[in-house]
Amino acid sequence: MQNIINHVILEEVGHKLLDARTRKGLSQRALAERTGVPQAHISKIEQGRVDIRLSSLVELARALDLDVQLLPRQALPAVEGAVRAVESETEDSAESRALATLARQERALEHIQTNYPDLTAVQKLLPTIRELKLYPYDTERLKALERAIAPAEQARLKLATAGLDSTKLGQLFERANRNLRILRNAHAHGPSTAAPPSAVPAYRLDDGDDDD
Amino acid sequence: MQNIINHVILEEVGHKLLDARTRKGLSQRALAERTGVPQAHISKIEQGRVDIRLSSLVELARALDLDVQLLPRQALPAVEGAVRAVESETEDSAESRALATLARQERALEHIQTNYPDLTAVQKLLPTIRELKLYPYDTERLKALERAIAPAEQARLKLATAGLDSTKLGQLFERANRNLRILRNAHAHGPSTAAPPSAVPAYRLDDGDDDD
DNA sequence: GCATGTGATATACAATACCACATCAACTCC
DNA sequence: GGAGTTGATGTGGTATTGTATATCACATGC
Repeated sequence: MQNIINHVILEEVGHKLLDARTRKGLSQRALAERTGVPQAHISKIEQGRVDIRLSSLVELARALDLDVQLLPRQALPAVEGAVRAVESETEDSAESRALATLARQERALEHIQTNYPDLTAVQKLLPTIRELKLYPYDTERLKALERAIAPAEQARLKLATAGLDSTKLGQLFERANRNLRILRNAHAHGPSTAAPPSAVPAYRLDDGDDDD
Repeated sequence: MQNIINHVILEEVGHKLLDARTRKGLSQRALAERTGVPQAHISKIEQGRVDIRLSSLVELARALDLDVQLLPRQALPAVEGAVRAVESETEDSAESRALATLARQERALEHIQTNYPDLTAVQKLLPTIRELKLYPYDTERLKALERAIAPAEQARLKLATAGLDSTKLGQLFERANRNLRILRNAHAHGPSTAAPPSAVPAYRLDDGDDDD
């Protein structure tokens, strides 16, 4: 933490972690639960205010599907190319990934519907999901979809491990439904103008009107 | 440092640093001088006994021509491939790299010869260097050459920055000469059996006979 | 209005990295 | 045998992380 160079590096790492976390639709507290690292500390790390220890970095990285690597400087350009290639490769299959996400969620919802028959949120969300399977997806729209569907994904994942009370469940699905209807309207209105996502937490996405 | 997984990672990182250091023919004290990290601490780091901080890791990595990267897990196989590709690419040019190293050393020795005319070590080393330029080099032999010539490289680099007394200089060149003559004999005897280097410090390389 | 979730921030305390310095055994070279 | 190098280890002290906990401002939902 002494010199400036390190400070820059720490900020860079913090920003990468922040980016990866928001991409997964996790709050600092949610990540704290998974990793055991206190939320307050995550805040400091993401701001680059602490000279993080390797074990903490690895722990956070693992939870965010990242990996810490020690690579020869000589290979850095090639490595960057490889990373870009993988990312663009997934870009090519944005369509299939979007459909996979939607199908996964659909299955989960159908399963939940049998266990919680009186959950109206599921009955409202399912048609939205099915309609969204009909639209095309590029990278931007895939990102928007992932952000919008994040609450439902959270519910799905939490349901797989720990229990979750039905009211909480309903809230998450309702939020996802609101988000997804905005997306659907965007699909219907301007086929080429996907709403810019602009990294914001999930709870901020639902500030729109719904001309159903 | 709490759990076992981290301990494994720390050991892995330590081993990588150790490997990179020995490849460059540096002692822990030499690396300590360059980085400002105490030798005792480097020892602990290489053994994986400390949960190193990111700034320390970056500092050591920089001195060893390494770089710390935070990469998506998804891209890891491609990254490994890229690193291997770069390394094998340099493998293709092992010949030219070996010749470049030898030529660099030859120029330095000629320059030193004018400044220190009574340094017999240089007069003995120069012919060996020139003879070694006549042999073919693959990756293994390049590595062996780099290890063997390390003392002379150290002398060359130190001479460029700080001064170095001539006796010290002579010792380094003598050691390099001994190492290189072993190499030359290996070239002459078995054209395809390069002696396995097996990461050992430079001062351990010269345990052979010299049928000059 | 009130409860809840978000991230940022502050404090006290325990754990430990890190530093400076010294020492040590093993080894090589003279 | 003696000198020098290398890496490992120890001790004392300092600096900082990391933990636990609480709080704040803001936005959202009921």
